[in-house]
Amino acid sequence: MPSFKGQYEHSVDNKGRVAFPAKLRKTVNPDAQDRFTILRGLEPCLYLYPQDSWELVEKKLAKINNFSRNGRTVIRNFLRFAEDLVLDKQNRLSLPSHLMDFSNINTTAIFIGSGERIEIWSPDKLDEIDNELSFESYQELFEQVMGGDIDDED
Amino acid sequence: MPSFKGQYEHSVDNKGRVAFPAKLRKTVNPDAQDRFTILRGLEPCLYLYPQDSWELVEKKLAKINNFSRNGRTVIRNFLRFAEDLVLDKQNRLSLPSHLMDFSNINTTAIFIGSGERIEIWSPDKLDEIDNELSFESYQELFEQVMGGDIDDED
DNA sequence: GTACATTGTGGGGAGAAGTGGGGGATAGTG
DNA sequence: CACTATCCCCCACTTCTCCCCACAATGTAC
Repeated sequence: MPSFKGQYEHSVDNKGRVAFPAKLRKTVNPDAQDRFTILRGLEPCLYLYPQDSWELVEKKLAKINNFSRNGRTVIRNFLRFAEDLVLDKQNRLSLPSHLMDFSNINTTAIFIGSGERIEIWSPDKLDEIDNELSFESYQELFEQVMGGDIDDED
Repeated sequence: MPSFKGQYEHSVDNKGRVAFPAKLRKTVNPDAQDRFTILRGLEPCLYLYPQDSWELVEKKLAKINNFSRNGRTVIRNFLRFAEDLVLDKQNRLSLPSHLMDFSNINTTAIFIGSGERIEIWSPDKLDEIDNELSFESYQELFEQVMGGDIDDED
C-alpha cells in the first residue's frame, strides 16, 4: 500500500487542469497508474485516491445494506460527489468544476500527501485551518494521537 | 459488480426523454448495456438498475416468503411500479409518466450513482432531503465508512 | 556554464456528449 | 376502417471534453 507524503503547489489553468506532482506519481502503485477517484473531503478540501486504494473503500461500501434507511443515506452522500479521473498525457488531472467550487480552488491547488490518500487544498482554506491551530495545541493533539502505547492493530 | 458514483444533472425534454450520463454508461457492465429496470424508490426518487444488477435484486425477492402477508405486500408494491427500459440510439431513457409524477420530475433530472443502482431525483426533492442532513451527521456517516481500519473480511 | 531531460503551463481543434425537433411506424379507440 | 396518441428512429445544432502540439521553467549531468 503506497503512503503519500509531502506538499506540492501547482497552478490550475483556465480549463481546470492541474499537474499531478511528479514526486507523488513515483509513490503511486504502477497497477493503478493514472487512474484515480476524487471526492469531497471532510474539511473543505478534496480527497484523491489512486485506484487501488479506492477499491478498498468500495469494499467497505459494498457491505452496507442499501435498502436500510441509514445505509441508503450513507452510500448516496458518500458517492454523490465522487468521480473517477484519469491523468492526461501530460500527467494532469482535470478537476470537476463542482469540486473546485466546493474546495474553493481557483488558480492554485496544493497537494498534500496523506498516507493512503492525497488531499488537495486551496491556499486560502489551508491558511484558515492552519491559523486555527496554534503550535501548542498541535503539540497536545500530537501527543494525544501518537502518545500512549504502541499497539499492533492494523 | 459495477459501482456507480457521481451526480449528473440533465434536462428532460417534452417527450419525457433524458440523456443517460456518459460517465455512468462507462460503469455499466457491457453485458447489460442499455437494458435497465426502473422503479419507485424508497425516498421520492426513482431507482434505476442495469439488467445485471437487477437480477440480484430479483434473487433477493425470490427469497421472500410470499405466503406471509408482509411478504406478499412487499413484493406486490415493489414490482407493481417497475418497468423495463432500453436506451434509444442517442443513449436516452424515456421515463414512464407515472414515475415522473411519483418522483416529481418535470424538466430536470439528477442522476446519483449509488453503488449497484442509480437514483434519479427531481431538484426540489433532492434539496429537501439535503436539508435534512446536517454537516455533522454527514461527518459521522463519513467516519462510519472511512474511519477505522481497513479490514480484509469479505 | 552549457547541454539535455524532465516537469509544468497554455491553447487550438477534433470528436464526443447533450439537447431539441420532425416524421414514419405501431397500437389502441371509437 | 379512420383517427389519434405514442414510441422510436433520424437529423441537426451547441457545448464541452480531451488529445495533441508547443514552449517555458526547472533540474541534472558533464
